[in-house]
Amino acid sequence: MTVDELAIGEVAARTGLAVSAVRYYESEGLIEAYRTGGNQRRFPRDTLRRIGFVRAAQRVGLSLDEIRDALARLPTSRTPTRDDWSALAESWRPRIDEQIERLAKLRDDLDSCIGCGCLSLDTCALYNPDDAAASLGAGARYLLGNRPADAGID
Amino acid sequence: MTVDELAIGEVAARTGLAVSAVRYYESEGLIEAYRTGGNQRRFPRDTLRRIGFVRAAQRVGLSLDEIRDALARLPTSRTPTRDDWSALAESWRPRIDEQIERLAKLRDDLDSCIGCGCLSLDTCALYNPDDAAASLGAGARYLLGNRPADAGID
DNA sequence: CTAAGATCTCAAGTGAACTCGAGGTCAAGA
DNA sequence: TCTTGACCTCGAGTTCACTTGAGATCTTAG
Repeated sequence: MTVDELAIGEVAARTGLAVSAVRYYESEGLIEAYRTGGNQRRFPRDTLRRIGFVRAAQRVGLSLDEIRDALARLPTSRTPTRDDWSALAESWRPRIDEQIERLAKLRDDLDSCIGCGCLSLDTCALYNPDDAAASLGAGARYLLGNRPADAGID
Repeated sequence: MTVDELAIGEVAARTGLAVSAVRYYESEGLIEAYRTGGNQRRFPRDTLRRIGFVRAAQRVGLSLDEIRDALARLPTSRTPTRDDWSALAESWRPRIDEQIERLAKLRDDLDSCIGCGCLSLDTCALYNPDDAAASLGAGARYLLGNRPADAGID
């Protein structure tokens, strides 16, 4: 096995992912592999970078779907350059800012609630967030700010 | 039906929850109901406040398990006062601060990565977060910072 | 009294991001 | 050659926070 092809265990070891996760990423189209004669996966070296990007993007709060879309914008004709990756990552900026703002507002609301002792449910900003978002349908909803709206209470 | 007992639809309407969610909260021990002769749920008025607390706590990132534990610390002998609720909510402070810090660090890492054009994977702080956390076992893991650690990447 | 709407239970489904297990194959060192 | 460890597929399981549906019962306005 040359330095340019990595077996799945190696990819796993070097990225910190579980082997099962690497297979999952491949099945989701986030990375690609070719096969040996014995049907084993061999990953191009650039896979490590792609996975690194995926993990970083997840930290920003992107779903794998979104990440796949982002990766699809990389040039396919040539090997992506540093600048290509940077451009992608740069688009996260506003997203992070937004998340921080949301949390800061939450903290402010909390401060004023504690300070004034209100927690009165009808006026409390903490209990009645205005960053309304319609229901997201079935299933769990997780990331901060992705939760369904609370209506007025009491 | 007096003003002191609310049917499930009313609780749902006034909290913004779906009726199914109210049942779910009851099944999870977050709220309690007594039953009419016809086996229908009737909720004490204070349920609205409890649900308000639950929703607020969720916004801070607590799981329903954690919220149940928090609610269990409310006095049971007397009706919880404003101060009781405030004390609970105040414990969220550090949690929010921590989340903001984590995001701020992410943003800083991003800034320096873009600035220096590194994204070199072996040194990049963005791709190699140091806020390691061991695997969380099976199932989805969501909230920012609850993700499994990345190991060093190339 | 009756029809319509609210509510009941219980099991199963949802979505995301994976993991686990069984049963079998491949590759590399001794 | 043999054996051990890495790898394969495919289906099912996991977590969380719910929703959906079916089939039955309750409540209440008219």
